[in-house]
Amino acid sequence: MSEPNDRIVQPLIRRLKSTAEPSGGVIRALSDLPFTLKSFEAGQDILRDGERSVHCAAVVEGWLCRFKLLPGGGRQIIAFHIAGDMPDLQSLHLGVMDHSLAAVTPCTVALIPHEALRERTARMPDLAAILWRETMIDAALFRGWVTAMGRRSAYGRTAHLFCELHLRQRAVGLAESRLSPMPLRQTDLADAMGLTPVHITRTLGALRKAGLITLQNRALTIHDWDGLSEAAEFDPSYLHLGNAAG
Amino acid sequence: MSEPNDRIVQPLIRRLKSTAEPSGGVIRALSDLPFTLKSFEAGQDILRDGERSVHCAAVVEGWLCRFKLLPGGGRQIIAFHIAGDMPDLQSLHLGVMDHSLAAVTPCTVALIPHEALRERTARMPDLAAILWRETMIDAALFRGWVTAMGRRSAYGRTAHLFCELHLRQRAVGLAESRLSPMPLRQTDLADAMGLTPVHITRTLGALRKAGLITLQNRALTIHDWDGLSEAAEFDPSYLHLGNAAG
DNA sequence: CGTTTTGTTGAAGTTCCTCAAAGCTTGTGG
DNA sequence: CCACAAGCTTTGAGGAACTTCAACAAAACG
Repeated sequence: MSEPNDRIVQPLIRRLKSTAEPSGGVIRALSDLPFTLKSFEAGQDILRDGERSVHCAAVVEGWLCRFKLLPGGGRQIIAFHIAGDMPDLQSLHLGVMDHSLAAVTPCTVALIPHEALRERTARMPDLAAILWRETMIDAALFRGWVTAMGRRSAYGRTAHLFCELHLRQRAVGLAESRLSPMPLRQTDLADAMGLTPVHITRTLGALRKAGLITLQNRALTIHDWDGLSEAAEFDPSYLHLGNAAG
Repeated sequence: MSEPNDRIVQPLIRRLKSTAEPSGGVIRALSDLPFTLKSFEAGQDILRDGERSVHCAAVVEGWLCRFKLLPGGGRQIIAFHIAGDMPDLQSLHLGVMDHSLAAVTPCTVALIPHEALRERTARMPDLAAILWRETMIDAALFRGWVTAMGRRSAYGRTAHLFCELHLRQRAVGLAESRLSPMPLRQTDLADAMGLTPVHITRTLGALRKAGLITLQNRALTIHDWDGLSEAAEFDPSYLHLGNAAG
């Protein structure tokens, strides 16, 4: 169990264990998957809208985001991804990318050939089911974001994002109970929340003044989890984590 | 090929053919799926947030929507569904609903037991792949909605919704070239777009004045498709249709 | 240590919301 | 077929939330 690959595969396995109960066979199949490692610098594009991909990425380290660019120049970030996530798993069944994938921080990903995934999932329905489920959770997060964008104020929406990112990191052991990494620029937050950077500044100020959080040194400190989730009207069930305790 | 079941299964098969190329075996497997028919009145809840489902619905006739309710009383519609769609296919791998499903118009759905779907998809990787793909397209629509909510004005956002619903209906033969059913109340539109009904009235007025559309008698007439998709900054590729012509 | 990027603040403008009233449809019972 | 009720849509006026522009402050980087 501690081959050289371990450092690479462990985050993915932790992630799957946080939302489901992968059997020994599934874990073995995952560990045996071929991959090539690749690193990216902060800001670098990994996969662009319109491209066809021949592998799926599993995040080993760092943060990634997915986004869409509008003709008018707008950018909408639709998801953030951390170690253990597979940000473009959908490309296994959707030939063409309908959005882009980029590095938020310096990051390392394992690229797993579609061919290998297709072959294994065809032979192992259990493996297919757990990866399918993973893509469904991805979709569940989008539903949460649609709701946040449509029916929450800047204040509640931002609180909601922090709740989500904190719990997701906790679930895979990347955050402490009230402190989590948050290496996002205010322009990233703005593009994720459908706001302007200026308004993000003001909103973060309001959240700080309310005694809920502070955001500094690329880390989020949560001073009042209950207050934060109340402000966010946060219900963690959409994350589909086994144990969604704060 | 024209058994009594045909009326029920045809919409689903048309839908799958509009986005992929199901083999004869897959089509046969779909036609052999057990189901029970159920009808609902407009406004009726079909499946509620938090419930566990033991079947998946395939829409035979009518319109459905999925939505989330907020503690504060807000409602966010996250998707509309028409004949051929499987609005809760995700429940196959996500035990608990993270949103609700309701009838927008009087409608009929075929309820297919999870058990049957699980057994067939485990035996037929092709079937699994095509249904998996279907759930990925569902997710792609959510990405489109996140982007619309975050980075488009009320005007562009509403135009975008009409583009999407028109193309989706055309793809399965439910709309003519410039005319499609649109049985939505302004409160439905408002809850879908994250706006108020009052502002929907004004936005529809603006779209009408611009000569792009008219919405009456529960039908949408598109007077200027190019103008509408320009206003929407619409790019149909996210629908992942085989042929995305307007 | 200067340069570039990122974050903060203020003032003015726009978009969308709220409240409130009136007009229009749709459906129902007489 | 009409009368009435209920629900849906429209319109106006005033207000709140968020944006834009612009200047400045503070980090981060080489």
